[in-house]
Amino acid sequence: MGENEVPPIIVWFRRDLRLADNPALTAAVSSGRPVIPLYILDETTGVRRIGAASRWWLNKSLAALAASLETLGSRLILKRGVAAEVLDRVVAETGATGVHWNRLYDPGVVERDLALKKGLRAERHSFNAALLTEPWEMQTGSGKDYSVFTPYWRAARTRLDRVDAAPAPRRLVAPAEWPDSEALADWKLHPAKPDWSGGFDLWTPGETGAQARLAQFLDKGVHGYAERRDRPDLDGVSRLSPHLHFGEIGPRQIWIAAETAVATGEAADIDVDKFLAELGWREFNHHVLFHHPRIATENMRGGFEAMPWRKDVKAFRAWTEGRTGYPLVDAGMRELWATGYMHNRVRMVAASFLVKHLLIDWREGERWFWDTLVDADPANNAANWQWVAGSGADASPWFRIFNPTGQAEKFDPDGAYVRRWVPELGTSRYPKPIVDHAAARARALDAVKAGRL
DNA sequence: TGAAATGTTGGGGCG
DNA sequence: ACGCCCCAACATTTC
Repeated sequence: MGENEVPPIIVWFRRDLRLADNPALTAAVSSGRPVIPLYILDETTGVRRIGAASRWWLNKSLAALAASLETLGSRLILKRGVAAEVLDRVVAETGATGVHWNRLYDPGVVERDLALKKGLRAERHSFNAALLTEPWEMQTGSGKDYSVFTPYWRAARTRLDRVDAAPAPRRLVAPAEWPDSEALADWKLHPAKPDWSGGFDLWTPGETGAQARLAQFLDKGVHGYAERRDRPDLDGVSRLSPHLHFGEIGPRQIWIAAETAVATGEAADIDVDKFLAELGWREFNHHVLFHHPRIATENMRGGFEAMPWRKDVKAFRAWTEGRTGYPLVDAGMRELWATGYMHNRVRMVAASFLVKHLLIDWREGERWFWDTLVDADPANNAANWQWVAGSGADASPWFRIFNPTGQAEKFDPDGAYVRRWVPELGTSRYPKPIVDHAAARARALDAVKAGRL
């Protein structure tokens, strides 16, 4: 770096792979200084290794972000390694005097960022891009963190009468010299031998894809959402979850767009309220995980330690492969395998089946979802599994056991969803149920008595 | 963001 | 006309 050159600011992208509503980027750009966009693939101890489906997504999303940055006269620098060390090296190499990033809230990442903040030899600024309300901003009347969704969301909503989101910058000032970047292809995030991602082509990772998905949803999909959201046979949900996880779109942008749709009469109150409540569950999950980081791997309700979970490799395998003999469960698990996604209603049924019908520890299911979901998220995945298992704070009670057949009749009344994913249904090739529903239900209820929960 | 078991009610068939 | 029974349909309780 020459003597008269302005020192750049590093914008460290993490799960905020967007240019609009990105406070870390906006602040760096508005300083007028050169900006070095940086992404670090950090899979060191303490940070959970990204699952296979998410790697597929990340690969595309990084490519999209890099392309967008190039249209603004910039680049995306890619580095692998321990985040603190990589940042130190890039700071030293570029003479950067500042590092900006947007905060994350899951255990492992929180500790890493905290430690890294102390060591870094540049000014650092962190921002909120991921949440409407940060976990520490919300507390109950008695000054504690929330453990029940309804009062949490009621309180959170009242704080949100004014939500802002900055537009994408028009241009980024390039540094005098760019640091070296690794090649994205060398990270081998895309699956090979075999490439199982053929069914993933319904997705368009990246900020543009996320915006298109939101616009399409608010234009058509949200109409009737309150009813249609439970129907896996209809195109009734937003499918924004992977975009949200990677931060290709932020909750503030969704909030503003949804409220605007109501204000202009393009969407009904009841539908948008339901939709935003789903955003509320995401907020709530982050809130709970931040305040109780151990629930990523431990039962939130201690009594569940006594649960007599079964080790049943064959049954678990049948579940993962969609061979349980229960069409709705199998359809869901096959949809997941093929597309990296499963409809929310079906997730509840499939998860409930693993935990209650098969009596297999929710953590085994959580790990499978972590690997196979494109929207796998530390907060949502852990909290939702605990919700289904009944071990969470504001969870579904254990005795609430879905009847997979009844759920199919109710939410896939014509069988269209099930037939799409289980084409051999009705033939001799479709397996017999691996457990009898009534017997499995009785066993699950007994198990709780045994565990005295 | 259940399902099954159990309880209650009320209309209609029938002696 | 009346009581009795049956049994949906709905409501409540229990897991």
